Amino acid sequence: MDESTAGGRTVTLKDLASELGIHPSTVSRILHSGSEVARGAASVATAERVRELARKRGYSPDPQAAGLRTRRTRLMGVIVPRLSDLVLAIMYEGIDEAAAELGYSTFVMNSRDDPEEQRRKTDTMLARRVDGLIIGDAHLDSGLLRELAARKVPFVLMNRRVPGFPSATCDDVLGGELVADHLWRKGHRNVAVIAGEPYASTAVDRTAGFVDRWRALGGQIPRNAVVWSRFDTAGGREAAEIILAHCNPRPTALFAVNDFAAIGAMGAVRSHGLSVGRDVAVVGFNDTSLAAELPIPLSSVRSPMLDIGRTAVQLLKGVLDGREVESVRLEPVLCVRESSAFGNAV
Amino acid sequence: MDESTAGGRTVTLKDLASELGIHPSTVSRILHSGSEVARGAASVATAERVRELARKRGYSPDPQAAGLRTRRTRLMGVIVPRLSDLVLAIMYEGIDEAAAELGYSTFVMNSRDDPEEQRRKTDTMLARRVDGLIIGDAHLDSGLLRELAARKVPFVLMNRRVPGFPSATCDDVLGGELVADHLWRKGHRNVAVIAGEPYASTAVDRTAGFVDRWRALGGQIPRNAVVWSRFDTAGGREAAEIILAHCNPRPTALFAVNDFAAIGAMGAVRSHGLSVGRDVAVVGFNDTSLAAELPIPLSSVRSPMLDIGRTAVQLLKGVLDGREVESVRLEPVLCVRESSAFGNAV
DNA sequence: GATGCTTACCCAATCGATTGGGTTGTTGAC
DNA sequence: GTCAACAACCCAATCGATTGGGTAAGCATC
Repeated sequence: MDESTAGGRTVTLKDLASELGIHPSTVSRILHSGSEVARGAASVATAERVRELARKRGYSPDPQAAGLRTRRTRLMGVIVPRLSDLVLAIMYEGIDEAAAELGYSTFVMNSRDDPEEQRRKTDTMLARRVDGLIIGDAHLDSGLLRELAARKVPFVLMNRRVPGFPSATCDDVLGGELVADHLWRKGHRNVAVIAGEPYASTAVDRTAGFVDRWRALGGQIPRNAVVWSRFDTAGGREAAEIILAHCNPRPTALFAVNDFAAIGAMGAVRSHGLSVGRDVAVVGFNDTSLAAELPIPLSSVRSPMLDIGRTAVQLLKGVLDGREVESVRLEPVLCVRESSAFGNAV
Repeated sequence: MDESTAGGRTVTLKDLASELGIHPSTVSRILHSGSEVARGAASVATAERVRELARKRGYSPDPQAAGLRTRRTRLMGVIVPRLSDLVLAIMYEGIDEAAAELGYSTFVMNSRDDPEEQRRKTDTMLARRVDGLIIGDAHLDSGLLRELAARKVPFVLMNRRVPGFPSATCDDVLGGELVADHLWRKGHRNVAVIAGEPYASTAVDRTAGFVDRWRALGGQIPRNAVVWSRFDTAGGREAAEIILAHCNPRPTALFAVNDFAAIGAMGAVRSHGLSVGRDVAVVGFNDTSLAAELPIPLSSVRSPMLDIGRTAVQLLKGVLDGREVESVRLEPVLCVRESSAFGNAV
């Protein structure tokens, strides 16, 4: 078995054809078309012989050649801020799986949320002739997306949404609301938000969901209790430092729109001599695998990251097939753990 | 600018050629070869006109077509256990950067450390006609590597090494030794190791480095104080539970060969009513961005993850260029933090 | 026995870039 | 004045798969 690469040379359609004494085009039709075209192109017996030989020789079509002719690469380009962000890495796993199921392969690139890099990476992807793009680093004020749309580049957004373009996201507004409900019910009245980057819909929506619901419940959130920050641990720590230093009265609960920022916030809380959970509740977002395993388990809004990735692929497939697609917003669930389990007397 | 995709059709060599009234092959030579071939192929004036027009039309060569002819795709395939492992994600960032600098693009796939998946993903990559592979999920007992070598597939290993194949890794033995020295000097005499997966050289080397040095220092490590585990947080917690439950006397220090396992271990320590740092020192490996930011900052061996990725690309480039390459082992540094900062009376 | 319809194929162009081998026309040396 | 050398190009095959248009044989129908 697997004589394909053993000898060295890869097997081509022509090899198979000449070995069977038939024309390459016939072989192509047999191997190519599900059965609609195959029927009519060759006899059942021939088809069987071809398939048999293809298997034996380990034939695998050259995607370069096929793509050259068909103008399709069966490649999806994926752009994310950074793959070392666990959230995006998991979404990418979903993409990878779903794409493979559809017979697509994927390219990923990191844009580091830098508009210039976004452009450059997009261009590289298009130069590679990807069939479409999954954009996981969309900025709310992005001009790039409009350009891509104008150039009729097929793409969908993932994780972050931008009005007017199809996207696969978590229902971030709802996620924020869940946290507001939870903290309110626990008796907290002074809260603060570590809000993330203002150009990301995830940050904006989660914050808005939280703040709007909080006010609807009758709570108040002073302006300086919402601090925009980076999404990483250091960013969360810095934001928490600011909050703990300047908010008066000191909040009894912090909502960070991202688990990593929440972990940073926990560090800040601790270095102020306060206890996470007891003195200050902390809630994160995404429920990454770390949250439950931290020394002090972190309450977090679980977002279906894997499904978001998978859904993005389905959406893009829809676009590629020329269908009209609708944005999908997947539902999050709040997981309460020790970091916000205790009540707070009003 | 950028009229390339505006109209819709992509520009080809032939377009440029006919617009200038010269032959496509001339255009190709001008645009293609650095200047050695270009000189002799066309006059300086023509070359300039061609380059000018190419820029104006936004010409970008079709990699499908070029690859079909040259049999090279300028694609590197990367296989990792999982990209949601922060360590691999960062190495991949290094790969991505270095590959881009060399004009290569990269495919990544997750094998989940499953031998069958490793095979499948490798095949998919080769079917895509990648020029070479960077393998980040090598198992010490892997037959796949020998097969690939026999089939003359160009590849290098990353992160994990296997004797006989070129690899870019951290000097994991040294890393383990650094930890042994550190804990010994702090006065610990009862220690345990959360050792990771026995099929990964990272786990084996770090553990061996630690244990051998420990014994060389005069210390003892009972057999049941080395617990093999998964690399993730839950795996680390489980291993620590076993150690805390069964080791007698209870160790005063834990060395986990991976930060995530260390975080899990910290959780286990805490749920046994013990204090990390005071009662039980914990040291991790890789110094991921989280380590320093944890509520109790984690001591960790910093491995040059980004450089490991970059080095892997350089090695693979060497192999692709037909050079003989030597494995590279990059030096780690120990970062001591609160989780192991306190001494322990003997 | 001419026509029409299948069945089971074959032919050749095509996708876009690359490359080994020409073919001109000009210049310089002797 | 001739020949060689060179500059500046052009030609055409090639990579491997795809696909619109054949065509020949066989059979049935009228």
